[in-house]
Amino acid sequence: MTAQNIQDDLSAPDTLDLRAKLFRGLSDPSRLTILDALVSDERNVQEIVGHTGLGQPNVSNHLRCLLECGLVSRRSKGRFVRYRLADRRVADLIRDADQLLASTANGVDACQSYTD
Amino acid sequence: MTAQNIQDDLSAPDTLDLRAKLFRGLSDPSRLTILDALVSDERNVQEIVGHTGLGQPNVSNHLRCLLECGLVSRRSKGRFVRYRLADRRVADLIRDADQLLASTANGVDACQSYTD
DNA sequence: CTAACGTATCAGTGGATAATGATATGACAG
DNA sequence: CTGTCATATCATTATCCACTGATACGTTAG
Repeated sequence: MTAQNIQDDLSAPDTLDLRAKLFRGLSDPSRLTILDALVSDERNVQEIVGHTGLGQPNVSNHLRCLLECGLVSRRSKGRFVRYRLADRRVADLIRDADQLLASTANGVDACQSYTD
Repeated sequence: MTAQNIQDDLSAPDTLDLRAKLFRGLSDPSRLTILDALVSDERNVQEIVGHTGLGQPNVSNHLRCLLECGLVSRRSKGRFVRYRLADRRVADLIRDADQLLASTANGVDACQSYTD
């Protein structure tokens, strides 16, 4: 096992699984729509529902996932619960992805592996 | 429609689906293992199989997805087919994710939404 | 030409999950 | 206290996808 073997660092099950989970959180159009709604403003669930056109239980479920994963944070305000991005880097990561897409969008679009 | 409203740019259905697809390509531990194997070197399928412990058809299938999505490129060399990352930014994106994980790993790890 | 090897494709299977409708929990108004 | 509203949870369903084994394709060696 030489140091140049990448597996030493990167193939540790924990790291790989964490990365997969993070990307998975970002791999759903519904969740990306929700995150987009939160990039500019803090919003409550109803606003997100109206903004995205998704069902309320569906939005709540996605928000729970995003909250558990630390991608969004929330605070109660009366009967409302207001959500916002937990970290600037969440938006940064999405923006970096967009930059990559600017080069490879053709390929990604043509990819037949996922029906989304 | 003010310029500061990010949704103007980002919520276009096409953009959302592309982003979801890109992240989806990165959301699988097997594909992340394959990409890790390709960060340092160009490798053929057998080497990747040996490196990852995945089955050969499984690797080929993932490579097809990654190739279609423009995340890896390939060139034939005799009977072998050598794969490499298509763009430096693929590795960059993964590294950015790791930086975010350094802050939110606890949350991601605790996220119960995905059983991976 | 034929055998051996590397890679890609195909069909089948099991497990995971996104969406929905119904319902529970919790907070405020009157 | 009671009704109403905002949010969260539950159970169900339908779909999707990662993996496996068998096999096809293509190339090189002898």
